[in-house]
Amino acid sequence: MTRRPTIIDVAKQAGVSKSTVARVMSGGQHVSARVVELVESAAKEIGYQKNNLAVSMRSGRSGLIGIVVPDISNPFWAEVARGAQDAAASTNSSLLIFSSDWKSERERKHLQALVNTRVDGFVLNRISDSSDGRDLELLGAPSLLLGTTADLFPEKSSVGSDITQGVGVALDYLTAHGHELPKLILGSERRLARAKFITAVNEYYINRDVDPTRIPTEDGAYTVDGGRAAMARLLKTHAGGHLTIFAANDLMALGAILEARSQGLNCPRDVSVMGFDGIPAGEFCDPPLTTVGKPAKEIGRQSILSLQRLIDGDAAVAKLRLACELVERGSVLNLNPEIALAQTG
Amino acid sequence: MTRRPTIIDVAKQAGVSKSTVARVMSGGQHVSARVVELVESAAKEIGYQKNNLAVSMRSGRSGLIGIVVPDISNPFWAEVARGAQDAAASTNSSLLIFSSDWKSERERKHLQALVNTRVDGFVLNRISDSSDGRDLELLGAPSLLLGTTADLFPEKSSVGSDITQGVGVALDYLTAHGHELPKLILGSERRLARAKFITAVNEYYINRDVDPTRIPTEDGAYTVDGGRAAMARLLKTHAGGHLTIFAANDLMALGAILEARSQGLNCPRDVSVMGFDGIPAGEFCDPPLTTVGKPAKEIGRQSILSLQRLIDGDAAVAKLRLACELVERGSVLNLNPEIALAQTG
DNA sequence: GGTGATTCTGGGAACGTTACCAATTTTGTC
DNA sequence: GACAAAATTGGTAACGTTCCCAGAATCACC
Repeated sequence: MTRRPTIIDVAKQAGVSKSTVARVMSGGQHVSARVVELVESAAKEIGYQKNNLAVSMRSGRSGLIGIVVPDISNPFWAEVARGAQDAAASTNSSLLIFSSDWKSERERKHLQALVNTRVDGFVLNRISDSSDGRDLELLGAPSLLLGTTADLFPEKSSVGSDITQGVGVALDYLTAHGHELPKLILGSERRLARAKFITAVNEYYINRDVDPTRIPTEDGAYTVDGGRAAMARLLKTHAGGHLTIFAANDLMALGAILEARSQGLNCPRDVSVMGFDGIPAGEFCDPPLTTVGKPAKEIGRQSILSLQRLIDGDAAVAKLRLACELVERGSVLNLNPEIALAQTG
Repeated sequence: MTRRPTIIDVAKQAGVSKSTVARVMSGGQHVSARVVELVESAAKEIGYQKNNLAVSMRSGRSGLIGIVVPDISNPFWAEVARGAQDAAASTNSSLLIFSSDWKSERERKHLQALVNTRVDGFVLNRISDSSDGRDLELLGAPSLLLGTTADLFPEKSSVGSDITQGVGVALDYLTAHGHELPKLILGSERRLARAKFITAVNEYYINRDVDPTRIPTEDGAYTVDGGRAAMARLLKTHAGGHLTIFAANDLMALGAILEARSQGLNCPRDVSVMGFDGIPAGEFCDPPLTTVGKPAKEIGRQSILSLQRLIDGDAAVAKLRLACELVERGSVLNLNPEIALAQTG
């Protein structure tokens, strides 16, 4: 196996200096048309491929961007990654994707790897809520936060969905369809997202002069099984009548539906379930899940675009909160028959 | 903003030569314990971070591995990517993930980017079936193919699921539950996967002295809507009686279920649907989809491990075909009551 | 304490590119 | 055709690391 050709080889082949080849390869300012042609055909002939490692080394820019998400096989984060990737491609940079697996130890390790590869910047969904964010600055690369945890670090730019607005959309919908206070299925207590969610719900009702302290809540893991278990506990204490559930994520909502079904209850006839996320699986369950869709792809896209601005020296701190939208499917019953008639008429 | 510290800065700080610092940073052979301590504390003090760019440049190894999949937001490929990532992390390399979007133009562009970044090797699900595979060799980096298209390139190593075995598992199950020849919903004609799938089905029946030419098939896009449309066409010509569908992927299978439901048919009572892939969404639909699970994560893992061997100079061509397994849920009716009794008894 | 072996340390070259400066050629103008 | 200006070209020094070689220091052993 022979060594890969460099600009020096191209220069030799074309009978010019390596400076000239370099000029041709990077745009071709101040080179005669004859030489451009000469160099390009020489390069093609010996199969020259630009070495970005050397370019990065010299220029200090690697053209690499890092993104650390909790789990790339989680559909929400996969969608974020997809959006990030498209944005990165449009600015000619490549994306290094890492999964922290919700473990701050892994997060630390990945961040270290990113710094060592000299990424131009990185986007991060922070797991370790504890630290103060200054540790990120120490890494020496521009960074941007993803998601709710960003609120802990007021001095850092971030991109995420607007939880308050999203919760509002869901509760507006529930209210309009005749549902009083729903019961909540929340996620693990340790995550900040849980607090954000419940605060948004409380504020919503307080602003409407409803006392939210009566809302029963159940905590669970952010998984289908967590939702099942939480739902089972809620059903045990349920007095009867139509039960309305608002779950803090779609997987738990799906779990709630599955649990209800396995206890012989029909959704939406006996139980209404509102989700929160907008994962694709919600479309195929029975009934299809009515939920609040987060703009996952757009979050990914915007995070990279903002990061690029940061890299290019725009130091302004921006906290971008993208709007969620209601995805109306079939898991919430309309308890207002007259409105239903008005709507269908 | 000040320049990032280098080994030279560390050397100055510690009062030793840069060679010595380099030795300490890379393992510390042939250095006295006193100096190791000296250098390490100096490095910590000025916040030195190893620059992998320079290391790659010098050593010719970037520690970067590329993977090009059709779409990272597709759950199957997200899972493959996840496995690949875990394997990469375990060998201390970082993964560059790209989505080709089923477009060979994008594939070409991404491959170019990978070569330019000097990845140590890459893993690819080839979109352009047309070319002969020698173009990959020209890129100068070890590569490995993912999935069915790999069969077109006998001289290249590959990792994929065993379609023939997977189809066999599905048809064994259908046969055992009293289903005769199922109707097939296949994917887009242009993809090799379609041919592989139908060939496997044909072989299966020929080996069992059944004439497979009677099997009705419908082509569709590899999507839920594609499955819906194909199902609609199949239902139009369906004579009556229990209808058995075998779809070439889960999304189409879900589409088939949805279409059947919207036409007032009950699955599995009137219609049985067998999928092929094992995506998570299949678990939450109604009825949950019985399907053949591909070992997605393992495909990702093994592809990276094989690639590492290739990079390390093991030139042997290996075609790894990982076994699929049946995921029994609720979308296939048991048409053999006596067997059902025997099973439950 | 002298000899050879062993361990430790420093200096320089290299990896492939770009930026800068100087040298050369071409072009334009009177 | 002479001169200045502009365009084109070549040479050299970085970027931050590792590898190789040579010299210095330490050690073991007689």
